[in-house]
Amino acid sequence: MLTNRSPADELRSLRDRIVRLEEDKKSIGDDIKDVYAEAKGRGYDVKALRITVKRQMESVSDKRARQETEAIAELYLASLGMLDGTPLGEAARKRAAAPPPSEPGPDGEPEQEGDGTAERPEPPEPEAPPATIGPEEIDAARERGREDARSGKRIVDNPFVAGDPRRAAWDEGHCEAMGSDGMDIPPPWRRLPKKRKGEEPEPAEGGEG
Amino acid sequence: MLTNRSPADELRSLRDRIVRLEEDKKSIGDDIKDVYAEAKGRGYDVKALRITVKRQMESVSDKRARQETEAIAELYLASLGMLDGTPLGEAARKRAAAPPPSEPGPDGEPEQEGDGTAERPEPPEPEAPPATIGPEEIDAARERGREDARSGKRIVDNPFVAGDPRRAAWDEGHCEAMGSDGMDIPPPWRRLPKKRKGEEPEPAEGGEG
Amino acid sequence: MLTNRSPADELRSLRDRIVRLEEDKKSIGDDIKDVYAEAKGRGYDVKALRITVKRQMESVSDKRARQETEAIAELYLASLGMLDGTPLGEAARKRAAAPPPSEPGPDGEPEQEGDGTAERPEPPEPEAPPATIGPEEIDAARERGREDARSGKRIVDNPFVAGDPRRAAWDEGHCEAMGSDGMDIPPPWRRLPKKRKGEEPEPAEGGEG
Amino acid sequence: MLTNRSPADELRSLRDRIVRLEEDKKSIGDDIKDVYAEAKGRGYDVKALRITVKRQMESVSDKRARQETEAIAELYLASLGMLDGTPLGEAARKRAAAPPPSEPGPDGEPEQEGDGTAERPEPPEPEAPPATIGPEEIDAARERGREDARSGKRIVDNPFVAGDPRRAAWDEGHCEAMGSDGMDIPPPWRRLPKKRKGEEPEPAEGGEG
DNA sequence: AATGCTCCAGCTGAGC
DNA sequence: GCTCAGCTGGAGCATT
Repeated sequence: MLTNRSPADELRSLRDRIVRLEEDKKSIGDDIKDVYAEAKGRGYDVKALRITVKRQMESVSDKRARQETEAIAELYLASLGMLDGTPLGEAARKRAAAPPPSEPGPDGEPEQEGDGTAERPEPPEPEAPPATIGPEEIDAARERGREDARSGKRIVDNPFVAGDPRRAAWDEGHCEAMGSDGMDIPPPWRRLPKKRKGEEPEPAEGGEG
Repeated sequence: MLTNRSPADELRSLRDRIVRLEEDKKSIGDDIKDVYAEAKGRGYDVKALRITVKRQMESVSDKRARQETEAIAELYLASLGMLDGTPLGEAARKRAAAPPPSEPGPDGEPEQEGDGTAERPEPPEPEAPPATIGPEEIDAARERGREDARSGKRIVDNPFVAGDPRRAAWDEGHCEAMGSDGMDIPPPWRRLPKKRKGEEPEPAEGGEG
Repeated sequence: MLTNRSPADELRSLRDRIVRLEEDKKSIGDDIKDVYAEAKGRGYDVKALRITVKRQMESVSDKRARQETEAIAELYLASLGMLDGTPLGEAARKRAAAPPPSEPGPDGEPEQEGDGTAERPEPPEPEAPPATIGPEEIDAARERGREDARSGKRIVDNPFVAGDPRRAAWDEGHCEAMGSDGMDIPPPWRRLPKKRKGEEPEPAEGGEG
Repeated sequence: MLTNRSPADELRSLRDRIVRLEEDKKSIGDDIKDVYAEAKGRGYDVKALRITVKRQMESVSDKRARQETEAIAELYLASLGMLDGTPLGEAARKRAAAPPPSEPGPDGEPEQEGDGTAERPEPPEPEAPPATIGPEEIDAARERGREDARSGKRIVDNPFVAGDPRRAAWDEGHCEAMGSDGMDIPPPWRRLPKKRKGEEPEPAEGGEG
């Protein structure tokens, strides 16, 4: 009889199957370690490489959840004045400009940044930078962000271009004002209810020509 | 005699001291959990709140290390075409434009983005967006990034403004070309040797007041 | 108005409360580390000390669950011939001798080892050890354990005294036979369904004074 | 040229190799999970099964280290009165009876319990249990352990047989006295300096067949 | 509400 | 001696 005929045999079989699998797993783990060591030896930053691996292995729902969390965290950091000179990313900026997307995109036409550009009746006319930018200009930009927020200007219309250190300060001011306007928490600060999970990892590699 | 007179007593004392401390620690852990639960109940995103807490508790060296890793990871992601529409942050852009900063700024004049702006003889004259931006325009922007990189244009001179979806694609093309130029790994892709550690956490809260 | 009047203020307050608590928690963690370091410096084994701390902090239900798991693990190890010369502990021996206790003791009269002693009509008359005990004697003891199990002898009646290396071998033989008797898993090999939890940690220190 | 000719290609290759390996590793992890689930479905205790797997995968040095830690922990627990009715195991008993073994056994004749039995001029003549064993008898046994320790009796000569609840109490008294004798920590309470490591996992399965 | 999984930090051991 | 990587244990999160 081929099946395990007694619990003692069965237990031994279970143990041995697991032990074998664990050995295989450990072997692969060692291989991974080797690849990282090789990368390190060639001058790559292992920590950054790990990030690319993790991103590559994300499912689409994982990616969406991560991006949403990052966007909210940026809004929180901005309102707390903790941006450290890094302006809001586009995802956070768009989230702040509108209520959180009700759904990932009803008809498969989600997140088209082109819309935002198209809607603007006229480009915000970026500011010409002054001769020098010091702490006073930074603070002025933050204050101006507060005022612009109160006057209804949207956060996507930050007047300072990428690369201008005042851009982050204006964002901070705007987000702070956004969180101070009313008694209730702004909708972009809330997480969307839930997402289904279990999707398979990224099928295709995005952007590879 | 007041001191522990025997190993048995001493052992009991050690055990009890640790048990007491562990109980205190657990109590505080429960308090923390309560605060997060309260935050969640009020509608905040707990994961994002955790990020603000972690940032606030970072020491300056922690922050520097994190920012460096993030910058390198963005360069890697860009060269792999994994930016997902998010352009390079300023830190990554500046890192890519120049060899990694030799030191945190020898004379207290670090990281002044104004320099970059001042050096530019003329602003890159941002592109006027076409009527619609579709996949073809994105691919064209990526290809243009490659060409611009080969023609010596620096990555800080991305011609597309923040908010334009072609901005990320141009970055990807530029970074891909940067990694394809020579046989050797580009200096911005390498981690700086080391940093001293053990500094105290952020003393003052940035940007408040 | 004393309450947080805006989400921005509230968010800052939440962050700061958590940061403060985290700092306290870290401080206590450092104290604990110091005590362990002190213990190590005085010659104690830190790992063993950790075990005493963990035991001391167990709730009664934790302890019961741990002891049950350990007992079952010993039975598994015995049936697999992995005892390494360590005989079954009393808990495992009693578990193997009877179906798992239906309940922790309905009328507060649990786990009385005296019963076992009282039931035995006559003590098992410990074996006089031979002049030398070698591998043959060990194997003989294991085989005898198998036979004794098949002839209905209970595992609490191991004929070899504590300290005799054949004691573990007899246990192994007995457990192996117990697991080979029928097609079904022996009741002592199963975990009890469930236990209520949430009880407070050990109130009094057992056996002191 | 077949080798990676540019850092960008090389980086992509490294990432993909790791991703592939991680997928394999995850797949095996899922298989392991399945086996445990199967075991659980058949009535086995998963936690106990995990212990058998871990034991099976231990190298000999791992096993030695674990046994030493367990022995020391038992001595600590005994001296603190935390044995909970479980007498010392043989390893702890032998460790307490003699200074820690200077080496794993110089001539390949280590740890032979038979020696201990052979050395004893006369067996300790196990105690005949009284009619009933209650808390008073337990306390008396503990006190007797203290006295026996002070009168030079060794811990391997516990007068109570396995299965007698007074056996653990006597051990506790003896260990407590051992830790109270002098100002210095008893040698069995100390961990041995170090062991060489890197040995391969258990080559053969002990006791099978 | 309880359980199982995943992630993360803290600790341990090696290596320059 | 200090740094660093591996790892174990615990905590958080999602799920049923």
